[in-house]
Amino acid sequence: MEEIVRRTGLTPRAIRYYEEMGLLSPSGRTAGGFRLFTDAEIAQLLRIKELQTLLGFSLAEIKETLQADAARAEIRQAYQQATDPATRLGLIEQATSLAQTRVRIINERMARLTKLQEEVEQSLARLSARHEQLLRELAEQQPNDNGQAHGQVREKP
Amino acid sequence: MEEIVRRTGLTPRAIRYYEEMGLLSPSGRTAGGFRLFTDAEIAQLLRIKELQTLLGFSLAEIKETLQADAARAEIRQAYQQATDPATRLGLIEQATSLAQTRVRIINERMARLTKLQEEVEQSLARLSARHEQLLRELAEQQPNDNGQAHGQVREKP
DNA sequence: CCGCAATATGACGCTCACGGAAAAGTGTGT
DNA sequence: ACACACTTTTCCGTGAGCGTCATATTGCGG
Repeated sequence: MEEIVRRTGLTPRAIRYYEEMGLLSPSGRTAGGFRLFTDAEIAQLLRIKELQTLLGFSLAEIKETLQADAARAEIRQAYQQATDPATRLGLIEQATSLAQTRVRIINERMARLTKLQEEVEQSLARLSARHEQLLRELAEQQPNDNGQAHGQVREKP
Repeated sequence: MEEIVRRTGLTPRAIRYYEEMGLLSPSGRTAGGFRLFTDAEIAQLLRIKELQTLLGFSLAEIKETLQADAARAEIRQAYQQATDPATRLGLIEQATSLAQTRVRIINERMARLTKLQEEVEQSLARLSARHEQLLRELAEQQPNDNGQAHGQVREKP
């Protein structure tokens, strides 16, 4: 468990909570009842964290997403065993629908984030230009005070 | 107020809460005590919402961000009035530092979102390829059943 | 001036996502 | 076999972010 905490950055309490909320299928246990996590389950925990912090999903939304993933896995499974091309086609279309939903959410967020990003970077560019200009002004006005322009500006005492 | 609700998508309660938490400087009031919002304050409310849903900031973090913005505004103000290039330089550097912090956060999030996006879109591409292939297989196997491949696949009753 | 919807101010409640302590059991190096 | 740290379950607690009354004003058309 300690290793899981180290590898996921989650607390044991949070992990148990996720299991309680049905985000994890009840994990394997030792004879005594200690939880054992497979690599796949650790990956799933990381996925949960990612969806939480990166996309800002609630645990309920994450649960849906994970269930969609599971559905996708089942579809893949069914796809492997299906010999009928028509059935396979239906499965593919289901999977496509799921993926499209996800990509739509992501793109929406990306678009808005990009807008924000551009704003801030333009602001930075303007600041940088001003900075350069001021350095030139200083160089003109006080040709003796050169270099070391970075850091705090200190007033005379 | 109703107009504010309409324009921001926030509830009156939320707005009051933001004010209570110090995210808004106490707004102007009518003689009777009804709140009056300027366009700038409405913009700030929208900003709060954006930072919340898009970047997943807590109200505390949003407060910091807004204070940073205010600081930036003050810096601009001070910049206008400062005649000393050295002082101006210091102000510019402060503003730059604030903007850099923001851009770092945004870029980090963008990078991870982009990764997620690529994954899903590759998955979509594979699905699409499979879909095409299956359509070809069906065309070969049953040359009589053509067209209208989209929608649900129906089993024989 | 009246009536009535809109708003203000508490105060309490609620959901989400855990945190933390207690009591009991487990794994493990020596 | 022991010591001792690690886990488990249970249950209560917490903080954020509002929702929801209740009650009191306020604004405003008629």
